[in-house]
Amino acid sequence: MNDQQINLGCDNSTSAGGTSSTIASKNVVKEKNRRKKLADKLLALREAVPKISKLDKASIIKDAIEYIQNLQEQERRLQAEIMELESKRLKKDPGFDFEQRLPVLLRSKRTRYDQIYDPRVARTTCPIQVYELRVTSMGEKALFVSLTCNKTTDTMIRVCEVFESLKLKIITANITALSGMVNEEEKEHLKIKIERAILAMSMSRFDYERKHLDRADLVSLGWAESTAGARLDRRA
Amino acid sequence: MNDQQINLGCDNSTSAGGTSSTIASKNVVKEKNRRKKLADKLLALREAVPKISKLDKASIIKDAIEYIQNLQEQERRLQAEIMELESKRLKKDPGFDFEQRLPVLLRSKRTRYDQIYDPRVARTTCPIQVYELRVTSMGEKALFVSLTCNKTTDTMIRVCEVFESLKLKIITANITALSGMVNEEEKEHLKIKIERAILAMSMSRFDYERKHLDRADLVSLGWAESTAGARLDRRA
DNA sequence: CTACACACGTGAAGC
DNA sequence: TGCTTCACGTGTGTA
Repeated sequence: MNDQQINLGCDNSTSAGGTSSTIASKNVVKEKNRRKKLADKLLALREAVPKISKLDKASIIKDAIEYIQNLQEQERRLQAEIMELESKRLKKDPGFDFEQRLPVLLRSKRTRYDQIYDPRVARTTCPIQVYELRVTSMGEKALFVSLTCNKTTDTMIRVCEVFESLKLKIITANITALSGMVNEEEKEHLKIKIERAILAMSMSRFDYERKHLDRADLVSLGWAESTAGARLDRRA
Repeated sequence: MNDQQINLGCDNSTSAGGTSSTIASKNVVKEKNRRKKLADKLLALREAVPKISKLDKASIIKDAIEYIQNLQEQERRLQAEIMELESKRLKKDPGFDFEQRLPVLLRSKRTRYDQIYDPRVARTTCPIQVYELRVTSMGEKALFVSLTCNKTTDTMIRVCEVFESLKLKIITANITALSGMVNEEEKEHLKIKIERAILAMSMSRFDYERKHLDRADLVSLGWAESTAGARLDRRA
């Protein structure tokens, strides 16, 4: 972090070896270091800007400003283009779009993280409808949060902001987007069947007792059924 | 050598040592203007950068550098995303391409899916300890199964076998492995805080009413905290 | 020689 | 109180 360019060794104390000169010399070297540091910063700024008109001190800052404005403008253009492309994709096949958009959702989550600290990002997003919220403590140092809601824009961001405000680190965040739903008269029946089957599988092989959860690795498995398109299912 | 700036002003009005009255004052005001201009540039730079940590002179440049680097990185990501979106748009087959766009972490999930149908997988595995099992019906055609258990070998396989026996197709399956755990005395407190924060965020922006879940896209978000390794955490 | 840009040492102002 | 940051006037070098 700190680039400590200590300009020691300048034992030029031979001149004016008075009383106040020692104090002044300390201030002198401090100021010199400060100027050096600022000059280095400015040099780094010049290095970060590809287009440099002049090596002038003021020109460096001017070019940096123009470059920043260009980058901001281009960022807006690119995001608009992405929005347009995504909306085009959505219109093509609205039934299957959710799986195609899953990677996009994950990727845009990363990019939009950078925008969090950008105050100019408009928060005029749709409200989030929370259908289910579950917070489970796993052992001593981990929490598992399962949140099911409708997918609007910046849903991940807004949720992550909540966690960030709580000083919690995110280990992994899995997003699953669903569109197809199970049949109405089957769903309650399926719930019971799945619960029974899993528990039977689990309990038939060992005594169902909770052991020390602290050292154990945990697996959280999300799963859903749909007739729309099960592309991960090789039985299709 | 060029001491004209001091000694040239012999034709000065006031004596004042006769050295530097007119010419030196011109230089003084020039230098002052130069400093003013540079300070204004730096002020404009600070205005162009959204995130400002301190109003410090050096901090302005430092923040500008970081901001520029963030913008450059984000520009690269956005362009990559556009490239992918356009290439996907050219392909008219949206069936299987989405797996190529998955992150590596998610793609490895697919390889494990391939192992499901590998009959050579040994069945001499440790028993699965189910810590939590939850089956939720979402709308008409989808179920959401959340299973938390210890991670042994072939856990995914055995769970998927259960679903296979029930003639259910898997849309997506997310695995999250945790090792670090939260502190014992904090976990209950954190549960309440997270629940409150998320609900507050959600309810402050809309009336908390359940609408038609069938057409809505759903997002399931898994999240956990750990001090061991926060790979997705950019604040590290 | 002018013009310009920079670094220097120093005093002042704000925590 | 000391410490930091800043602006000032000035000397020096370069185009």
